[in-house]
Amino acid sequence: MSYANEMTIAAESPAPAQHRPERRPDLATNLRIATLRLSRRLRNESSSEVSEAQYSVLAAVVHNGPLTPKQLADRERVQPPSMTRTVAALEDAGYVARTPHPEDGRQVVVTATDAGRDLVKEIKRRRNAWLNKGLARLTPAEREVVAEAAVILRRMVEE
Amino acid sequence: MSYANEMTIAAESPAPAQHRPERRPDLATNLRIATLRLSRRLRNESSSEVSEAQYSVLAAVVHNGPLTPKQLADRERVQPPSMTRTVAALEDAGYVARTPHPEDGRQVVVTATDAGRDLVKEIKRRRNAWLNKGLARLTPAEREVVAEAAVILRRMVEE
DNA sequence: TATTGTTATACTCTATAACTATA
DNA sequence: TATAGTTATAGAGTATAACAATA
Repeated sequence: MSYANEMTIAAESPAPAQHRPERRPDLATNLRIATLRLSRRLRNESSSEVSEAQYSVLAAVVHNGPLTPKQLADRERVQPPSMTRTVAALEDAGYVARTPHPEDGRQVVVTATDAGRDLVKEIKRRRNAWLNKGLARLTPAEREVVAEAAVILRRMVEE
Repeated sequence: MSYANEMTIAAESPAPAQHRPERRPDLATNLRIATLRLSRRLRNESSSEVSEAQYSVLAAVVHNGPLTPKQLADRERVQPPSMTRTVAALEDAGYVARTPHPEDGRQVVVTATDAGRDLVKEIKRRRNAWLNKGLARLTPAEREVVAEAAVILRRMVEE
């Protein structure tokens, strides 16, 4: 997928001088375009052993400890049958293990295996490496601006 | 500056104090997390009449004028049969029109309809509005940092 | 022959509905 | 009855292979 052309038409072309005090396309437009492009590249060009849906679930289990399919479905905002399938795929691949819940016989506990933890680490390494290639082309001052913004944005989207 | 640091799992959580001089997770890690979360929210919470794949194709046609399915497939990095399907869905919905190429009988020209142009405009408006809700909670200084970073990042991922 | 586009078919991820087991 | 999870089935989006039309 390409999100190469998401800006408003006015913002897109250097534009017929409007009666606006700003020459720079507005913040939301720039941020929207930069974010969607960057995420697409991150997903596509740091390709991996598992799909994005599977990676997201695996990373949740690795970072937040054992979780039940119900908790994972809520967190990922998918329906339970979708999570059954995703967890089954991760289990088949050896990245998670499913065990009975110790107290509630209805529930299942999904735990990351060593292979699962290693894979998450490796995918993050790959993605950061890809990002760093682009960041290396910026000036130190630009990198500092981006670094500060990344902290602000990460806080802004915190769940 | 944290640019050169390697990301670790510890960098992701508040983390057991390590023997590291930096407290802030490195730039690539923050940027990766902020970008992936923000893009997921943008897609999910600014939902629309068309899928993301369809929107991307429609926006390309709206912004870059009539394009052939081949050009669209290359741009979106999908195979021709996938583009046939996406264009057919957009045509059925009335957002694009398919006409014969004036010079090359093998080709087809995909043009946006008025409804297609309106939809792109509306979806962009919705997404910017959603983003602005989050941005409104930042301080003016933070917004300025994010604004500068958005320009830098947009240039960094330019294709 | 090479290129553009389509049709046929299959796989993945998502969903809803219906079912089982347990609380 | 309510909850957790699964199975059955279907729709969208992707792919490869094979085909038709045109250059």
